[in-house]
Amino acid sequence: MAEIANRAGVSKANVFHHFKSKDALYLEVMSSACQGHAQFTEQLLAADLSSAEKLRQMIRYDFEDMFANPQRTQLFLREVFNCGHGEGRRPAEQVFEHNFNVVVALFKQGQARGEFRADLDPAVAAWVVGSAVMMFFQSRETLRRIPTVHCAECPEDYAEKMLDILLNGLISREFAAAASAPAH
Amino acid sequence: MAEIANRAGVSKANVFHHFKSKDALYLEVMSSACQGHAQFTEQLLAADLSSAEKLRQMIRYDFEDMFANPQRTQLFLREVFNCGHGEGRRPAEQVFEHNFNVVVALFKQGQARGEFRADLDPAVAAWVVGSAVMMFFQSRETLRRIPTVHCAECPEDYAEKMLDILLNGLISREFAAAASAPAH
DNA sequence: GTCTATATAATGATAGAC
DNA sequence: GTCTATCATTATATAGAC
Repeated sequence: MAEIANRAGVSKANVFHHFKSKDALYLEVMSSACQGHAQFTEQLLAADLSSAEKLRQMIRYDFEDMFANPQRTQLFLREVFNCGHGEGRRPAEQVFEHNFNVVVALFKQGQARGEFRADLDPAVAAWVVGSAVMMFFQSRETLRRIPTVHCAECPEDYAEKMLDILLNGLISREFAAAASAPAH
Repeated sequence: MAEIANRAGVSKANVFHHFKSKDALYLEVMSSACQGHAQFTEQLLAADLSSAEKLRQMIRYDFEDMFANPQRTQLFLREVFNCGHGEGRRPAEQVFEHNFNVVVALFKQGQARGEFRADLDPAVAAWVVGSAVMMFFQSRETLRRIPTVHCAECPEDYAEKMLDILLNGLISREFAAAASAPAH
């Protein structure tokens, strides 16, 4: 609270005048941090694009948004994933649930169009995509220090490669073809 | 420190007798939490299995290990991903880097054998797999509260579906075939 | 709304007896 | 090794004047 007051250029008592407790201030910050979060994805659902392209644009947008507001993003992720204080968690979880459901809808749409595999669980797909996006943000600093990793510097590069893996899989087509037709 | 002393059934002063400072205690806890972490993966590299099966076993082992030691895992993830205190971070990052490199090696091996796509970046592949595994642990509580998600209850179920997406991709084979041969 | 001054509690840590 | 007692510091919060 002392640091907040200092940076704001006011006295500590003044901060307590405007926010009755530390928790109240925190809740206010969380709520406001969750405001601008991603109406983009919804309009994407109605766009005239292939499902794969929609997914690509969604991921690109998420990366841009996250890196444009790193502090907000870190606060958000911490609150949602680290069992935050009962109060501040609610607004963050509402945003999370809403965004998650939009991604699930995107996958269902892709399945209905025959573009995505009919046999996959859309919730799992959304979860995996979300993981790859959010974990990149969360683990970038750590991976930056690992010498064998080069793509930590460039989110766009990572995004493309990651999307390629998710869309087309890890297994080589030739190998898969040979395995499914061993008599050949 | 007061709570630690209470739960241990000793006085606060006694805790300070055994660990000269709070930071020293924390570092000890982190180091010990990082001990048992995954020699399993290394022996997997030398096993006589397909690369996909190795990946499956690695993921299954990670899930078991994480859920068998939830507190250790949470501590570890927090330290690695949330810009922890300079000191406690080092042991966690060493474990992380080591494990990461083993997974990268697994992917390189799979590529050398022609089982995994030659054109994928093994570091990105390892990152995506790690994300899907660790994020499941971190976000399970949150996703549990989303009504549309069913697989949060069963890690094994999620692991299989997630692995299937990573190995075979999201795009339906028929659609991909049609797209690559539009004249057909 | 803003300040100074102050109350009250918790926290990290030490002193010294047993 | 363990305890009680204590200290210095910091944190959350309030009182009351301007």
